[in-house]
Amino acid sequence: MMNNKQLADTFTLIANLSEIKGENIYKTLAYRKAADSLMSLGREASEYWKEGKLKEIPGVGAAIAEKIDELERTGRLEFLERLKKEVPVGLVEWLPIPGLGPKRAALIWKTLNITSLAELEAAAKEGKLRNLPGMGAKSEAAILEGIASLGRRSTRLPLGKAYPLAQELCEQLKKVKGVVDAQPAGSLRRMRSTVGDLDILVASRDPAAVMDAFVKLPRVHRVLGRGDTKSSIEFNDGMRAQLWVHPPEKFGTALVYATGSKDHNVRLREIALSRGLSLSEHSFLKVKDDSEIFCATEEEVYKTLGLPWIPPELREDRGEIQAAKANKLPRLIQLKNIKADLQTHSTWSDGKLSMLEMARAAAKRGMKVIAFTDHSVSLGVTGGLSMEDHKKQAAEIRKIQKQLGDSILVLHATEVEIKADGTLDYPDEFLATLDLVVASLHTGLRQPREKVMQRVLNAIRNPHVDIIGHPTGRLIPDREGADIDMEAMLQAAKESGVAMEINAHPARLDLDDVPARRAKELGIPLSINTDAHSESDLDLLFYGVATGRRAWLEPKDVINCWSTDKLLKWLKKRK
DNA sequence: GCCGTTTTCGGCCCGACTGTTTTCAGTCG
Repeated sequence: MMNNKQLADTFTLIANLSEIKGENIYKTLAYRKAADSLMSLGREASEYWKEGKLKEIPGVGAAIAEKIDELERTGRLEFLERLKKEVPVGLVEWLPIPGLGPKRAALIWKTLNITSLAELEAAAKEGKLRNLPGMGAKSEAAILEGIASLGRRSTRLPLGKAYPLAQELCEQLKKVKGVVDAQPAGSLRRMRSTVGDLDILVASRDPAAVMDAFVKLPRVHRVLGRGDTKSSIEFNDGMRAQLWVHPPEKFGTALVYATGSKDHNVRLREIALSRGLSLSEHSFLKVKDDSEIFCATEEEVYKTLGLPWIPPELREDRGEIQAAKANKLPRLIQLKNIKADLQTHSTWSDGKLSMLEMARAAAKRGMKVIAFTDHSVSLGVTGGLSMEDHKKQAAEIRKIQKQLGDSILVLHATEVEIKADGTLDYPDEFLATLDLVVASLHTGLRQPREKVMQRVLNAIRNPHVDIIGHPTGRLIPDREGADIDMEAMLQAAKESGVAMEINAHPARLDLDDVPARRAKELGIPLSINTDAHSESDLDLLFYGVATGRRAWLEPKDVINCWSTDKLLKWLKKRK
């Protein structure tokens, strides 16, 4: 059995090899499309396969369905094995090198008869590339530089790192003379949990001045390209940023273009064409008479297409265009809708502030309810609480509640450890005495799927557990989550009525958008919490909200948006 | 290879930038 990631990787490999082979470009695109589609699918493709419904997956037709079938049945794919014999698989390692695409890879491979990254580097150093047709000394140097940068570059950047950086870049660019506006775009504006590079859009009538400032930013390692309206740079740490500059009257079309996603933009352009318009980052061009329509705002762009404005978090071609056409876009949750923080830590375990300080900080940020979910006893490194400690904590909560008055309601809760043996860290009789129970995995994350699933299902089915905290345990970018059968986990959650968390910490964002959307589809309540260990952690809530927005969540889907009454009733009913 | 409120065949988004060229191919997003 193969999971969606493995299938997507397989089709991406086919796409890359086909492209080097020189196969019809639309075939290549079809494989890439199928790979993307599999990655944004809420359920495992293997489920569709069992039901004989593979072709219901967008981008999967007869040919790709057959290939998935063969992979599911035999674990291998004859088509891919043959392809690998035609095109050496080592060549795909060349493709991430900037300026080296499939055509040149094929040219170098066939003329010089080399297939590995090491051989490519050697050939470039020996000056063997500059004499190939269409290439010269500059291309050769660019390839060498590109190989060197592969080591420097991390893969994708966590949103939590990229977001503040992009804000900072925009602030610097706004100081440049003539700049009217500077906004982050790309996957960062769509708030993906990781981003490939930073995309910045600037409105100005003096693009040259902005370009000058951009390429001279601190820590710039090299300039990858510089034109009249577009430039890109690489920083010392390998991170890349690109900049577009457009005059204010074109800012709307330019922002839509720069925000993407690519697939979303393709859809918009198709709609434009069906209305006799050609859409680019500059304008709508009337096909009939070549006259132009300019849009200073995104709203005007979508309006011209007969659509309501679509929030950036939805722009992934996952049904948002159809929903917009039918006027059925979700009324997405907003930061201000969140009234309760149901996972926080205090000095009772590994938090930095006392409960009183944390509660006041949360109240200051508009929270009406805060739950202290200090760690349970077995998580020793965090100073986990014994049941005896909990009695003292309960007394302390009664005390601070008096001081806090009705500014914020404090819940006595726990983040109880789902231990490696599958049991919870406290007995049921004790859990029953708490206001709220979050159960989480922190240890034994590398256990085999069967074992880890047995643990998680045990926690989900425990009637005292209200929320499953950061369900996969992943840490961005260093640690993959546990080997969870997501569909089985969500089905169990649906049965037990437990809420699934979207942990707002940018190193977690767990659940991520795709499984969270599937949870909503199944009617499972979601809970967006900061997991704050300090006051500043409380300000990370918007990352969780953004992930929820990417999952199409509305206030009714998220227990943190409910009125205090409704939340307390829900908790009581679960006892 | 996928897909269809014109289509089951014939399309499939659009432009910027670079390096190598004398008008364009390759790459990228």
